[in-house]
Amino acid sequence: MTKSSARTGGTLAKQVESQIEQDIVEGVFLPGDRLDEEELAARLNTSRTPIREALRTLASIGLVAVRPRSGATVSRPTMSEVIDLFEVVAEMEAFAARLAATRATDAELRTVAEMHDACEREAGTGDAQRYFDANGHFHRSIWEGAHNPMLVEQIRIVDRRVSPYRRQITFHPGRQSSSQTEHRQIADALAARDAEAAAEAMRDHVMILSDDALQLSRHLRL
Amino acid sequence: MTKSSARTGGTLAKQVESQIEQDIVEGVFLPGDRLDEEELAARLNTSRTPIREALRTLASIGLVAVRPRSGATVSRPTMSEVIDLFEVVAEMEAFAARLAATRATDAELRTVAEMHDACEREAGTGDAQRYFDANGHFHRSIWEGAHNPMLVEQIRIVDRRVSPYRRQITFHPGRQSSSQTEHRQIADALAARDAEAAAEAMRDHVMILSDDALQLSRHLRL
DNA sequence: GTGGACTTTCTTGTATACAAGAGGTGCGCC
DNA sequence: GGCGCACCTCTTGTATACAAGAAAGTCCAC
Repeated sequence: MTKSSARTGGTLAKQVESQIEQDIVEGVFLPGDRLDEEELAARLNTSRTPIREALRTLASIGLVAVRPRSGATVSRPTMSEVIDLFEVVAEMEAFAARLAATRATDAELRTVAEMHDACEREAGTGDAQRYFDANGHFHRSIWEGAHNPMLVEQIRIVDRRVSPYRRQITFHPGRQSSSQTEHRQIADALAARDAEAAAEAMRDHVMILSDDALQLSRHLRL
Repeated sequence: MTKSSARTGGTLAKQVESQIEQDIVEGVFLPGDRLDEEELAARLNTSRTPIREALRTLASIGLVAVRPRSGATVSRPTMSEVIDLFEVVAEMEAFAARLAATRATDAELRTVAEMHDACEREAGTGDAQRYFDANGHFHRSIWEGAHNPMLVEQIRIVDRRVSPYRRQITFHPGRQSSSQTEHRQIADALAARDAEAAAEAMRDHVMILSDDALQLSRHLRL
């Protein structure tokens, strides 16, 4: 395991899993890419065993597709499936926002506000990667405010699957500013502890993202 | 693989996975039970390799808990986690009901009605296992009506995790009749294609189930 | 030249061998 | 007699060897 950002803890299989997952979510591996076991084993300095366990695990959360005796690929959902996934994310995040509006501590709401400010700062710089990360932190701070770890776990699973598509749209110029308007509505509703408004704003935000991502995908023939 | 209801298709690992999953969901293995790799391998007539892959996969969807170098157990969520899981199921199923109210075909709604009738028939017989199954079919018919396979996939994941607790309450006398009242509200709202009422009724239904299951669990010192 | 079947190769699926940590047991010491 | 330490065993984690199916390339026939 000489690779760059390899986690050093736990079992090899877990490290491998984290590494591959990161590579998928961050767009190093693209949807449809073949994931050859021996190649990965060589690259990560291990045998096929931990690789296989990692691939199976990633398959079960939908990040990887394995066809028996035909190998694994980064899963490439159909456009219809991406639409469905965004719809699920939208609803779950809306639910998280609704819960956060009533359950989050004042300190947690302050954190949400801070994350929102951080987004605003990054939106100006034009550094898409940093904005993408700040955006992630904003959303996650809301999830945490929902005080439901199981919900967070489920959102993470679905969110990772649409991550490549979210990323794509974030890097599209012009999207950041409109995204910020929507973020503000969410942040304001949460600050006012208006559960329905927060849920509605969050759902709209994710659905708009979805529409844009799909339009872009269609345009790019992805 | 001489075991009774072993699926015969696909790879060994997949068959093993199905078998263990079934045993967990159906209550053959109880939360907290140790899952010894060699023991399972012997019982299912295979080597440890497919067993390990199956356990890892089941761990990633939360049915099994693996502590590094300490083995796997059927995951036993804390009471707080069970509450959270039920909350997630309630929201997702409510969403499914909302979608089904507008998207389901007339034929699909008829199927929902039929499943409801089947529940009513089974409710009288006192055969808890059959009622449990009929209840499952009723819910799944609604999921299908939502026309969102990704949502169904996610619901299944969470639903399986609370399955032992749902089962417990279903087998409790008296619960079936009140459950039927709630089912009727859901079915009626769907028949009327009233999205909000359907969502609300479904959410209430699952939350009542949750409360009862927890009260029972607490009572039984589970 | 093209279609199809065969063969060959390459990858995955499974079994087994080996390494290494966790947990229990027994002994000695206090 | 109780506590602690060391050892030993047993299970898991990893590597490798072997089996078997899938895919691609080739050769032959038409």
